[in-house]
Amino acid sequence: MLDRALSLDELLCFALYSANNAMGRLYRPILAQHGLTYPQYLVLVALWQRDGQKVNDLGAALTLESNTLTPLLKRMEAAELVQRRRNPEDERSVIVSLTAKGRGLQQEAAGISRCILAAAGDDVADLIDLRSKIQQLATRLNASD
Amino acid sequence: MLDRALSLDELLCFALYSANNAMGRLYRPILAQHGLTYPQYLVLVALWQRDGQKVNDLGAALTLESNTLTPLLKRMEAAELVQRRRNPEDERSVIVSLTAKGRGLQQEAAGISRCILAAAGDDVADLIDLRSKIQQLATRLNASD
DNA sequence: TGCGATTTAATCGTGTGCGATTTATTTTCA
DNA sequence: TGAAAATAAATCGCACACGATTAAATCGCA
Repeated sequence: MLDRALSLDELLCFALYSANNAMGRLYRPILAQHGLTYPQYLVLVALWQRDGQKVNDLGAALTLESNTLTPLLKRMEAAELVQRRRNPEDERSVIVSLTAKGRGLQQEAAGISRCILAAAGDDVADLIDLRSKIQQLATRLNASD
Repeated sequence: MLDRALSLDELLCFALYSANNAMGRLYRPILAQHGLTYPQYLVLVALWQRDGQKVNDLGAALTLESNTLTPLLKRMEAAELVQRRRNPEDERSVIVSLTAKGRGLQQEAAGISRCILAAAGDDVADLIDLRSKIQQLATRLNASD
């Protein structure tokens, strides 16, 4: 089979990389107003949904491991957004819980995703469909190891 | 308007973040065999397409700036993948060119994207459509600043 | 012509992601 | 029971991304 010269525009991986970077650039200044980074915001979303998760639970939700999460959570603890304490029932694990401040940000942050959606496009149904297709892609990619 | 509790699964940004991380995890071990990282691979793709680009040209292609590209290109230069030299016609700019080694990797790397596509899905037409929609999203996001 | 504005890379600091390893705790099963 | 296996987090090193700033070269225009 003849291989044409590869172009950036043809790479699905580059489309993802580029769109994700663009999303980050959009979120960064908004989140910075609340003293948050992008993955820190995602941790908060996960905890707003269910407070008091183990590091591994958060890792499963975000597809990250302790080598990424531990320092990130320590910074969030230093910023008084979360509390980290050993699980009394199994001292190997660490429970991450929201502080009042971390919980309080939920109200402040409520408008953020709306603001991002507005930048992403005007047809909400299209965006939901795209999100679903990207989720399926991520699932397939994660299954290939 | 009533705000429901936000869930990770509902966030387009998280779908992108997660899929991009998954793609990176898939590429990393393959690219590592060639001594490459993911963004380094993207720089090579851009140079295979057109050799001898200025740092700014690469930045425009990848949507990155010199604060990211300069150290990355220096590592690629140290790995003898590219050559960096000041543009004689305008000493402000730097021309990045492929070395023989960098050019040679094009053949070796030819199978990579096929290998990734296989992990991404079996319906090529679907993947091309998804890529196109993600590209459009990136374009819209980049336009909102 | 010359000097301020612009353009282009480079530099610096912070915060991820992740491979590889380590440490502490719990589980398993001989 | 008790030592090996398994599990959970932490640690370490490297390579991005990017905001902010700096330095050098070129441009523009009075």
